Amino acid sequence: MENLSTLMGKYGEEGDKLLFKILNSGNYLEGMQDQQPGSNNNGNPVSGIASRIPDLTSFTRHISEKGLRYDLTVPFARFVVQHQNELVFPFKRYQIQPVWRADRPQKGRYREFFQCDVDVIGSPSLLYELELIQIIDDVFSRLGIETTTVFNNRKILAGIAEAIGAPEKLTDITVAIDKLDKTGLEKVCLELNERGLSDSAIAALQPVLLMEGRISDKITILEKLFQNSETGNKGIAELKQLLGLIKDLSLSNKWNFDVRLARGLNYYTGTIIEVKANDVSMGSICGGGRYDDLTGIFGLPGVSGVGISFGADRIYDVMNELNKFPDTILHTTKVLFANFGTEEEKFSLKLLSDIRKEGIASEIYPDSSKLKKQLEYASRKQIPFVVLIGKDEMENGLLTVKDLASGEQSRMSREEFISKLKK
RNA sequence: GUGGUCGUAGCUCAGCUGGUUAGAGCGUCAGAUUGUGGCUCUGAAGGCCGUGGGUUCGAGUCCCAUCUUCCACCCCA
Repeated sequence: MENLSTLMGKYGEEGDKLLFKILNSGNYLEGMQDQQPGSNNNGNPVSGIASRIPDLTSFTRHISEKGLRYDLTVPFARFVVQHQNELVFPFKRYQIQPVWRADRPQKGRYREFFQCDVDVIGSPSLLYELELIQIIDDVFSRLGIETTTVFNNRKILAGIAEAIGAPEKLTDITVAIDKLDKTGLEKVCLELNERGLSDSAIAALQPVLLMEGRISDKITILEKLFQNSETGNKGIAELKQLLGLIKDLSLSNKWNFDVRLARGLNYYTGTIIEVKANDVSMGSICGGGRYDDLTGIFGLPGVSGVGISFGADRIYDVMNELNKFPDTILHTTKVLFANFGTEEEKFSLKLLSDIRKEGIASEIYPDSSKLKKQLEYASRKQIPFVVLIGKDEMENGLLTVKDLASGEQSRMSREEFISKLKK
């Protein structure tokens, strides 16, 4: 949970709408009855409780001051500022926690989901971008998911807007060109027009929209475009440096540079990264980028950070779809002690505790149900051994051990059984 | 936020242009087998047909509202 003031305005226009707001505690409507009936933002009269409030925006602010975290990066920046005197910079941290978005759930989209964040704050060095890229590659290699990582740089996007004479239209341009592979060139140009971009600016944008092929070719086109754009050239320089570093890594997953990658979170200022799983229709399963001045908003200017976030739930969905979870994940218990009654239970519990001390996962059936039922339980849970201890076994001290895979049953001493399990 | 969609047994679903007692498979429970799982057979339990209203002699079925599910867009993990 965070103060809404911490969260608002950090995620773009859409982001604010997607924040879950929490109602204040206590009698937050106190004093409201004296308010005059009013109107909403459009000047239309409003009724009900809202009519007692001068305007709805201030009403919302009045009843809700806290919200659920939308991501882990912004609260992290807040944390870094609050603890700036105790931290050693560059400060690294990872964090795995749920975040919430007030969105309509659908495939691969949840109202509550876990993010796994890795961030380094306090250095502008591109070496950290490189390390994060290595982490991404390592994580997905180990999980057995084939991915494609796409990079871009916000400075390049800003440079494009600058170069075509519409620097204030940066967001509109990025949102539109992001749709290029979905809707096609014509519709994108139409949308740009609707968003108030001049015909000449759209014409100047054409080479970027039509960009294809090798990275070096793309860079050449951009360099030509950026002749008078300082920001754009800085972006190109960063990109080149990063690409130079990546080339020596020999990553096992695919990667590419794509000017169409936009990313809506508006705190990004440099490198932006997005990872998608190949052969699965799912949104991005990991994303991130560099934010030069996120801490500045909270009172610590001039500190650059870079971070990525893995979407745990989507990664789970992808692994499920691709059958990447090993079957052995279901094999938990090695030994089940059948339960024949109170006396036998006591006897078994001692043994159970001894076997657990040997590091062998084991359990006892919770009540003295029919043996048929207990064996069925073991069978369905794929427990390999069931130990049967009844009157006979208690008297002669030997255990009856049933091997569920073969169905064979034999008597052995406690020590024999343990060494059998440890093989 | 916009558009669409779904809701019937624990689960997956069938139920025709409204018509008597709402079905199947799986699962659960009991038995065949009183200390022996998987396979088989026999039987049983289990339903305010999402909720509220309406039309009708009669509603799981038609109409309205509402909630929920899932999907697409927007956007994103």
